[in-house]
Amino acid sequence: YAANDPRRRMLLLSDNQANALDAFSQEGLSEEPVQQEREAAGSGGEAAVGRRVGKGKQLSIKRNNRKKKKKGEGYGDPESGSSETDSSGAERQREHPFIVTEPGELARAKKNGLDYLFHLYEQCRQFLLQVQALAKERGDKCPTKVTNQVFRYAKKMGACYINKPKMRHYVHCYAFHCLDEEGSNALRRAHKERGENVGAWRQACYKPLVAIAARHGTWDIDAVFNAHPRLAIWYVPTKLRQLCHLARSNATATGELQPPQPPAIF
Amino acid sequence: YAANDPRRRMLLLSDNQANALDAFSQEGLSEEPVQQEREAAGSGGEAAVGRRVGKGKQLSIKRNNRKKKKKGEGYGDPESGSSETDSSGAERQREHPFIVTEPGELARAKKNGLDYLFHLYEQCRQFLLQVQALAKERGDKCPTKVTNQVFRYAKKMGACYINKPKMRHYVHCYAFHCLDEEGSNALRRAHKERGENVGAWRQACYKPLVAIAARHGTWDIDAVFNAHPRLAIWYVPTKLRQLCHLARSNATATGELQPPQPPAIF
DNA sequence: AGAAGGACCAGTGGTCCGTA
DNA sequence: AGAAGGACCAGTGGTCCGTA
Repeated sequence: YAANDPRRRMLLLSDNQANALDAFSQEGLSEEPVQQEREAAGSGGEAAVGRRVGKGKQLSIKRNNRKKKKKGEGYGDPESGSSETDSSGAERQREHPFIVTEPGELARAKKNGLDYLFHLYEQCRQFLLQVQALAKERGDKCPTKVTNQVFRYAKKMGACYINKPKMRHYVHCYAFHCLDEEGSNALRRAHKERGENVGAWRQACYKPLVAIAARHGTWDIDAVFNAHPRLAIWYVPTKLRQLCHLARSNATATGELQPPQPPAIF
Repeated sequence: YAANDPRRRMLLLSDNQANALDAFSQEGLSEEPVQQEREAAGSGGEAAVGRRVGKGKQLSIKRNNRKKKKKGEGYGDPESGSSETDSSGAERQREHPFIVTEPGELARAKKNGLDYLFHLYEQCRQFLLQVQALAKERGDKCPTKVTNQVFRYAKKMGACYINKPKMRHYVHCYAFHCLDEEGSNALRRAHKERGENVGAWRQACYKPLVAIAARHGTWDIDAVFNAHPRLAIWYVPTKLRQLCHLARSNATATGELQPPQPPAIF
């Protein structure tokens, strides 16, 4: 159980090397006999700030035959408390969900804190640096961002708790942390106090970033990211870019031109 | 015929707007009933400087059912001299092949010169700038390189003579032209004098580029490209990168460390 | 209900090879 | 034989949605 505790991993980066047995079986793709048409209503998800979903193309939904199940390893009750010893070919446990913690606070059992979340971004950066060094040594093309290749490398190095959807999901939170640590800390404390969940905190991270982009010049969030060495390696999330664009449109329509805001806490 | 003359196009950039009717019919991909295995012998092509072809993967060749034919528009003799008037839905004429010309020299009929080739790179740059401006205005992700998107845009703007394989094929020749115009000019004159074909000239463009990369520091051709504003928008060709890597390996094995070469003509 | 992440998909970089 | 470029393919960026 101890070896599976993220807070231990956070301090002992070296036991990443441990279990590097992630050889995903390449299951052949099944056929697509049925195609359901649908009006491009968009499921309202993350990417919809009010623009076209799916790049304006037809979007003939063929998202049907996802994976159904795979469990079937036996193992009895999956909720059986502390049996996470990972003694043999067991199901990989899902990571504990994040909760809003204030800076320095350890999350209670079965939860992960936000310091740990941000630490994952630092780890990804380290993996990128290693991939870059390797690429240069071998004369290969050298990635400048955290790409699929880097995620694959992280997995190979045993960092199975790092994955693309998760890292992409919280990039802008990490960005806020990098660009205005004071503000980020304040937001965390405020949300913890109010008992908000992670999703609410995550949503709240957008607004101050838009403000930073506005202050930076012409709401160019890409420029903001690129100007910061630890941020430049991350792709700007679509929604954040859209929000900045929207804010600029509104501001220029109103006649505002870079209002000289003070570096507010929030 | 005049409107189809590349040398006229070179001067009249504005008639690109002319024929913007390239709506490629999306033919469905055919099935793949047969799969032939083959040992990964690699066809010796461009990318083989002595390393793995196809990223070391299995490379189970399924390159069979390419397009077979499509002509069938009627039209009689396709070689019928000067009937390029493009009077109706005719087959798009292939561009004339390049020949080695010296700087300023116009190619003879049915050929294109190297000044025209380099001009195509400038045109692509202009198209990229337009795509970038558009992306910024719309709040979209902004490309920093000449991507598929840019090639598509070029085609949409009527520049049907621009295509990705061609541009990628000669990038390093353009790079030499950008980085050492004197040297590039000298090479062109030499090759024209000797009556070499385009392929030979193209091959000869690699060596001086490797020398430039060596002089630049640590044979880092990516750094060389990125340091030049007109070059930074082009992907470094795989073969050139491999040649630079090879040269570095040889040099460090021999004990050479950045020999202070003079800026030789070639 | 809230959240983690396997798996999917449209469009990319790269270039082969059927064509002229 | 030499060359132009349509078409292909493995692996990408992006994120949905079945799962826990």
